[in-house]
Amino acid sequence: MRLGAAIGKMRGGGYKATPQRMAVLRALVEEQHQSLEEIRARCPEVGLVTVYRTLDLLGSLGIVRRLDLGDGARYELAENHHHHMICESCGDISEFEECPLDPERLPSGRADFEVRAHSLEVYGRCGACR
Amino acid sequence: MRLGAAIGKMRGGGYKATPQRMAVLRALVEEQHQSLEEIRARCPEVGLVTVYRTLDLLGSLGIVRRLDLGDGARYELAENHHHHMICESCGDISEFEECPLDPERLPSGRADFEVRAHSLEVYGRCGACR
DNA sequence: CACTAATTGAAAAAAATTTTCAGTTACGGA
DNA sequence: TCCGTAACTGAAAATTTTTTTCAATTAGTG
Ligand SMILES: [Mn+2]
Ligand SMILES: [Mn+2]
Ligand SMILES: [Zn+2]
Ligand SMILES: [Zn+2]
Repeated sequence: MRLGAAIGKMRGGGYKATPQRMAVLRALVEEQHQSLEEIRARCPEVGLVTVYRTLDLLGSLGIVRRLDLGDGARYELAENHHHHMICESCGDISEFEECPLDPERLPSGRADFEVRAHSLEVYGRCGACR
Repeated sequence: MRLGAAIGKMRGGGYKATPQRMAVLRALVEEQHQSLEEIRARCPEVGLVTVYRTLDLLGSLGIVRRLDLGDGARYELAENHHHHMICESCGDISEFEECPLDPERLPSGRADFEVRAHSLEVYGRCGACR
């Protein structure tokens, strides 16, 4: 279970698994790519500042990723492979699983850069908008 | 010449090629991934509000792209293929040319999504940081 | 159950971005 | 080349977003 792993990472780092943090985590599990206000709407009992701080903490633990694809900041559960399809017409963000990357052609050995994760954003028009 | 094309797009859209806009464009040509304040330092004669407005306009014309890779907003000249290498240790952002994507595996035909451009971010550690 | 470092949230502060509006200017047409 | 005008600019003010402060509270250890 996703939440269990997150609790483990928090405890391991000397952080408490408070009700507020759990509430924010649950909100993140419910849906990807939410804005701060959308997350907040899912846990109105948590103070604004605490939501900011929790997102920061989860970010530093590698649990959450902040992204900005044009319209303000959004948050999502982090994945090492992350592939987005973004409709430039309606703004819809969706994810797809199959990784279109050829590992051979990544800058692994080439430049001396150690690859840990990647995020691909494909821009275009979704079916509905065509 | 890059600036020539940009002027064409502005005129074509009914926008004026003002000295302020040209100054911002020149700043963008000088270096990729600059913050607003870095851009502003390169054209101090342009008012803050005008820089914001120019970046918006150039963005809507597809000339400039705004990105946020962790530390605040940054701006760059747009490319249909864009490949970033981001060091999670020192925060350095660099670009690489060779496209590691396999077009076959892009969600082109698969989902009915019409691909127009893409941006790949590879996260890891740069040579200097290892 | 007590202790304490970690956490919370309201208020205030700071930073980032947008709106307003009166004055200025680029540029197409005469 | 000169005019008319829609487009543009920038200072100030407003708004939005994010961070800091600090006194009160609490999770988790022993
Ligand atoms: Mn995602
Ligand atoms: Mn770039
Ligand atoms: Zn769409
Ligand atoms: Zn580095």
